[in-house]
Amino acid sequence: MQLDHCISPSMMLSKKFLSVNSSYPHPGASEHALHEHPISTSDNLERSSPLKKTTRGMTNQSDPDNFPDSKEAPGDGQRSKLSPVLDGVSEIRHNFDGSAADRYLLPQSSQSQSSAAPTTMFPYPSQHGAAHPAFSIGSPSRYMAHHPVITNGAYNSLLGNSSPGTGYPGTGYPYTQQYGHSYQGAPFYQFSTAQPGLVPGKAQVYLCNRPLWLKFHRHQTEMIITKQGRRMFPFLSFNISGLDPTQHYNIFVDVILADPNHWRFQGGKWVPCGKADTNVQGNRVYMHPDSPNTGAHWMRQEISFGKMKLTNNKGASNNNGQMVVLQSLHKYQPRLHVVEVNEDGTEDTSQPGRVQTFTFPETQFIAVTAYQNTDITQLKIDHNPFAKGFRDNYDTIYTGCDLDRLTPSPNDSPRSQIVPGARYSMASSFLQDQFVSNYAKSRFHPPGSMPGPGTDRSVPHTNGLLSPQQVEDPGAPSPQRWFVTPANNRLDFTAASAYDAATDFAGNAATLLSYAAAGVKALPLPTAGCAGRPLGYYSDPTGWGARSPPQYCTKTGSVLSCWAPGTRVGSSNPYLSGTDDAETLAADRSPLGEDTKPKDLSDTSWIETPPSIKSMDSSDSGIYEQAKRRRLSPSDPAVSGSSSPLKSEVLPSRDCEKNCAKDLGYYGFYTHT
DNA sequence: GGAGTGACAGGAATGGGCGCCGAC
DNA sequence: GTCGGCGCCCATTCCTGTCACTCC
Repeated sequence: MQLDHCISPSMMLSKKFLSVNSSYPHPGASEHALHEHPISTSDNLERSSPLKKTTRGMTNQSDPDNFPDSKEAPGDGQRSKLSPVLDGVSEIRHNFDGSAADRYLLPQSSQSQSSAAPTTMFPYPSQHGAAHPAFSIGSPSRYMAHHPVITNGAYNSLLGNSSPGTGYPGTGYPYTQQYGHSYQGAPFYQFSTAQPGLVPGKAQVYLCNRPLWLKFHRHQTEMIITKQGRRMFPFLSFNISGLDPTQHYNIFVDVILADPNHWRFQGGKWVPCGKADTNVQGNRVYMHPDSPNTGAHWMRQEISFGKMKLTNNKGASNNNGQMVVLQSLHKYQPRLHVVEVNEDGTEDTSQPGRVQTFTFPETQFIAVTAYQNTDITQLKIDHNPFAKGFRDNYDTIYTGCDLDRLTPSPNDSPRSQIVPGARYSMASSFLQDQFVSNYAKSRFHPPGSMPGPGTDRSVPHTNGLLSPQQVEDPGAPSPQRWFVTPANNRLDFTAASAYDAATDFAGNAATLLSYAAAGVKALPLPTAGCAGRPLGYYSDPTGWGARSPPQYCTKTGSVLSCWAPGTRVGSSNPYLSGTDDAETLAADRSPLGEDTKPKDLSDTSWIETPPSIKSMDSSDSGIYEQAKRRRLSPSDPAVSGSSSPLKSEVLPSRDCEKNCAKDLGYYGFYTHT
């Protein structure tokens, strides 16, 4: 979805056009919306994952992967790049439903605001909104008040409202969500379209590792905050389009309170417990280290915030630009801001609509000093490469018993319930998923059909990330085989919405890609960037300026249909076909035409390959490594079991390709073809 | 009792030092 | 013989979750 309208600050301030319902997603409504969509409630992993796990309160499971970022952390100096002139500047605040919009295009007729909105909808359009009070603050935190939403300000007047139905005070918490499910939907659209005089926005933003975020979001994402600062995981990573390639922009993230509550983890769930402390001092803004930079720069690669750190040290903001000061047990909502600036980095307030804000509901999280939900802990361990040391032994732990176990068995030893690692006996499989989505095979292949234990498992996941040359010649050495290549990223939108089956893989791919961009500074290719839209980049060597057209989606009832100009509208869409059979999906998607075949990216004009690109091999080098730490009791069948079903779930190269295609297919949803 | 803190161990990335090899 | 490229080794640094302890 695109930015629909632009509202003058005065108008936004005076009209409080954000209705209660619009700015305050009704929990029930959002819940419904989420459940209505296969993504949120019918995750294949949760339904069929063989993983066993016990938690204090939840028993969901998930799986993809991610990796850290590479951008240099911004220093205070970078912050200083921002001129303190945004106050009063017309801003475009783009609200959007990240959960839905990225999956289907709401028919114009179905949206009250659609009458004024462009029909073109992108996964993550910018939000239309009033100026944030944050933007009236001087550098480095002039963009953000300590509690922008709660504190008084123009923004609050727009977003704030008292909604009896929401249960939240009228201070305005537009991002309030029920953890684990629910997204704001209509409110944002209404917000952006109901106002006359709004002008179309410019930018579209994609949350690159959204599947991973969703996985965490289902359990209510928790982010550790420490005195010295802790990186986010998943970290924020975006792809942006629609910017003026020659114009300069500052891009930064701020973190605001998502609701007015203080939260506590009780009985296995997060429950509100008192009021949030709104009087917290400290930096809430993280300026992307590349800021300011041209639109071309921002659009050509993934914009990662992997080095952003969260801390509860209120003094950290004074000397560390990487730090975002938060309070434990408070729920926060990160937001992405795109601010048009002059070439020298100063902002020009003479023109309206130079600030765009993007919010992704699934990135909401609760700050904690220690993980509360073991599901979150396990997800972190499973997906964060830095936590590799906490992953369990894939080969020895996994057992057939666990394979079919979706929920903790009464026979689970207390130990296994206490020790997170014991709950996920297939941690290593996640590692595989991280790179090749092997998990798909484990779920869709009958045990008997799986390759034998002796199969070389390295082939599949390697292939899944082969460079173009390697795709042709797997034997060819490549220090960059880590990268997801155009071939892998090629997308068939007709199957792109196979979220239920693909979300895991997509998450892996997205994570992988995100890490590529994060861990490898200036990842050379969009391939390595957000998997959300690689195809368009690759297919067109002319660069961002000739980006492929966006994908369009429509939703009829519960059926999602996505396509891109020039591509087939598919019957292979799992939603359309009503199947989540991975094989079918893969088969449907496998005959990707030459038109989607990647070209040699080395020629693309937008590619800037830094010499320091590191191989990501290291990331997958431990896929099958033996865990050194065990958390299973000796009596655990997982330990005694000699044969692991998963162990033999080796993906042949062919299968891998299918799965990869599947992953990519999902991401294709975000991409332009 | 719950939240916060710091030490700890494990994995991985990074960079410097060193040796080997081939070209000039 | 010199130089540059390359690969390997190792120390350092960073990041992670865990755990014991302290604080309120």
